[in-house]
Amino acid sequence: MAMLTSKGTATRARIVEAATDLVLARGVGGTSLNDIRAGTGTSKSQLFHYFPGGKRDLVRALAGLQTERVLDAQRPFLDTLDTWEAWDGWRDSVVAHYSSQPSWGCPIGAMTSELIGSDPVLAAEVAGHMDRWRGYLQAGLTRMLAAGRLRADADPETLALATFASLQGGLLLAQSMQSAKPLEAALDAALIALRSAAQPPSARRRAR
Amino acid sequence: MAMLTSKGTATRARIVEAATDLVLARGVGGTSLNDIRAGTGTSKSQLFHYFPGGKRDLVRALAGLQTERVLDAQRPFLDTLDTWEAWDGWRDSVVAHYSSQPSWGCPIGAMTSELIGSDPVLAAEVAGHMDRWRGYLQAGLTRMLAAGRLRADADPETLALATFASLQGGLLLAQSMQSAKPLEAALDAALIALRSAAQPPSARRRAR
DNA sequence: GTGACAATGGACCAGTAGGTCCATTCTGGC
DNA sequence: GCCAGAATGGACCTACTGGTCCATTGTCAC
Repeated sequence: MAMLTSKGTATRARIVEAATDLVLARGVGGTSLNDIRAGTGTSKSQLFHYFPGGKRDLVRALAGLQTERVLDAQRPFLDTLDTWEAWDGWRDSVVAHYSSQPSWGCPIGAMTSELIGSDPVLAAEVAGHMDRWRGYLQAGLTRMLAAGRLRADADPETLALATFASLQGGLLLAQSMQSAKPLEAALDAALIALRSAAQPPSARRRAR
Repeated sequence: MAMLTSKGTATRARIVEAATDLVLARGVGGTSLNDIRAGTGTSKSQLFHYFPGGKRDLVRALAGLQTERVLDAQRPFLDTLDTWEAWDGWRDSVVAHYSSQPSWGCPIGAMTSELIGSDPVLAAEVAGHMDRWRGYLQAGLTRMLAAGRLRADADPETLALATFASLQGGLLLAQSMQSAKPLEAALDAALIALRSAAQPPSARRRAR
């Protein structure tokens, strides 16, 4: 990789940020390099100067940026999902973050789904970010299990998977319905399901 | 619309079916008319002969077909979600349907999300199919409320929204992880949350 | 059989996509 | 101030997109 001057890093950052917003709003396929060029006031050569791999590189970079943004918005709860209070706070921070976004939509989830058909390799990379996100939930649940706050037979992986699915589905519906309600309903239901795996076996779990 | 001979209707059906499979696997943007032409052994002119509106018309048609397929796979449970047994059967039929599909992925949900950036009008039409699907869940819950199987303060709309979100999110994750587990976990959790709105708030939960 | 019209094949077109290239202008260490 | 190399502008290229058009072949009611 060639050296970058301070001006260079600034330009690169500007490109990634503008590209992130564009792609989040219109999808990968719906955003052309020309759109990005126009949206950043740069030239075509700069795009390839900073992202030699072209669009793929750009998408890779913006997926990373977006993931950090989303993850940061969930802190500090995301790192301390050891209590039910933390889960409630987490729920609220997720809703607040997405509600503050200009346009609805699930960046990571939708992007993965879109890429999976045209570029499975890149899709897998983006999916990795989702795995990381889900990992935080699972880590919290694992700690709760160890602390005896979950029933001994509860499976953190399955619980995290279900919770994360609710989140992604809620975002998907929020996008198509242009409302926060689906996300809120989905997360609330997910937390109810989660709590049903809490220590005192009040709610019974459906076994298959 | 011009008249169609029996041969014509057969060709048209063949196009829609092949296009459905292609688009489901690779997305709308990832599937060109040429792919469809090749996949059906037809010529370009036939595509526009049977779908004068071009790709939009085709997508419209295949979204409808796919919706019918998915809905049919959930019957008879989908129409009779009046009991918890029916909900369990519904869950199983959904899992069975998607497990039998060649490739994972949420046709309707992902398609809506993809289209929303490039063709909001078409996206809204496709989203209508999702609303219809969700409507069946809500209708069942409404009947359960009326029959006293849900707590009086339960809101069928919110419950249906959350359940549907779990379903869509489960499908999304199933697609990116190439596994049925996320879907199963999501649906199981959704049913737990649903049952928590069952009639006796503090009394013993009814056995399955 | 024949004629009107559906069904089909495939050349063709304009627009746009991602991507390359080279000439020019800036930056910063010396 | 100099100059290697970074930063930038933008013309240009090729591939492929959705879409048009017309000539040919097949179908079927009469």
